[in-house]
Amino acid sequence: MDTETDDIQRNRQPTRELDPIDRKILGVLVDDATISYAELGDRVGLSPPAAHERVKRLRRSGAIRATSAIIDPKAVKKPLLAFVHIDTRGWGKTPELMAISECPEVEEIHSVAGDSCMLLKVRTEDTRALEGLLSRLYETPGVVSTRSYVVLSTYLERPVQPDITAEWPTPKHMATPVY
Amino acid sequence: MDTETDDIQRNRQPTRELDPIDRKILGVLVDDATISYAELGDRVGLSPPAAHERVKRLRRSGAIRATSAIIDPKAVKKPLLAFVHIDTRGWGKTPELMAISECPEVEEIHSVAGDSCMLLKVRTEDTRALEGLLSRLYETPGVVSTRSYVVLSTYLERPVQPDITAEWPTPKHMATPVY
DNA sequence: CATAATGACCGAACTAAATTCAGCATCAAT
DNA sequence: ATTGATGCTGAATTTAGTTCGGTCATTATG
Repeated sequence: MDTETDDIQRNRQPTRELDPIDRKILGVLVDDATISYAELGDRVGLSPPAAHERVKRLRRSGAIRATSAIIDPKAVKKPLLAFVHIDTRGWGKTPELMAISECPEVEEIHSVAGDSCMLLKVRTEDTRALEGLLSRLYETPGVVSTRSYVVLSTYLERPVQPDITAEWPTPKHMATPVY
Repeated sequence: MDTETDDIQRNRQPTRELDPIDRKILGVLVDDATISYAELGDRVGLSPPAAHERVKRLRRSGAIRATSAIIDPKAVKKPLLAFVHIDTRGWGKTPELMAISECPEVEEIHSVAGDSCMLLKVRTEDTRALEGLLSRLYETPGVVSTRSYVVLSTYLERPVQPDITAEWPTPKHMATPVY
């Protein structure tokens, strides 16, 4: 019987802290996940197997959720991007509303604090398709009103970055918070 | 001299229409770009080299912009997601404002129609870091005011999907548009 | 109508990368 | 000091990526 003895740590989620090399690896793979482990190892200062082991661990832990192709919206006939704010009667997150996740046009659904209940990011072929989506929203029980912000130009759009700004410049006039 | 004779079609951008197999390939690779070409070929009904050739073409044409690792925001200490609407004096897209793209917290910058000029998607460690980012925004010349929508829960968040909703159900009470 | 040219595909052969493994170094806990 | 666990390296092996010659279907051309 050759049962693995390290099953416990293989499936553990307890996201053990990422060290600087892990961050580097994430940074590289966010930019381009098609490179070889040899190349990756070179860039972060590890041998190919070591780099590979790190990446496997990052996948297992869930730090790397997926590796996916980033598609050009124009190439798939979706040049129109819009953010739709939805005001609902009662709590917004109903199964009826969630059903729109089936639409491949809908990329994000969030519930937000502020004067809106739900916030959608949608990408459509044209204004007609956006109208179609909005009409479907209005047919959904509980939807009171929507406000759409149609994107004119996108200046930056990128995946989650592994880096964090170390320190924010505190303006002089700003009081020091207790917490 | 062994100059390639098909340089013209090799570097052409003229995004020739995607056929159904291309769409299938995109769909598969958006879900998981780590599979082998053998596997990809199986799923779309092609041999490994044929699938590979398709993917290379999709990359060359720009339909596949990149292949990247999707990181879990929590794993990199960025549990707080917010959309920041910025009202500016004059035209919003100034070099000063664009400078915030350097912040790894900022994932998207759009100019939008509607009552806001610019729209940001930002992901920070906590409300403190968000405040730091906002304070930096207010230091930026031309920024008049901001409204932040802090995300409470994210129900859907995915990359650009290759599919398109074929037909939107037109409500009966809706007049038929001329265009 | 025949025929050349093109584009896309397949299978086989080859090259390169992924993956496994044994051995070693480091560190923490006993 | 000794044990155990972890993470690394370099070499060996397996698997996948890539190239290539040939075929077929489609379209343009004589």
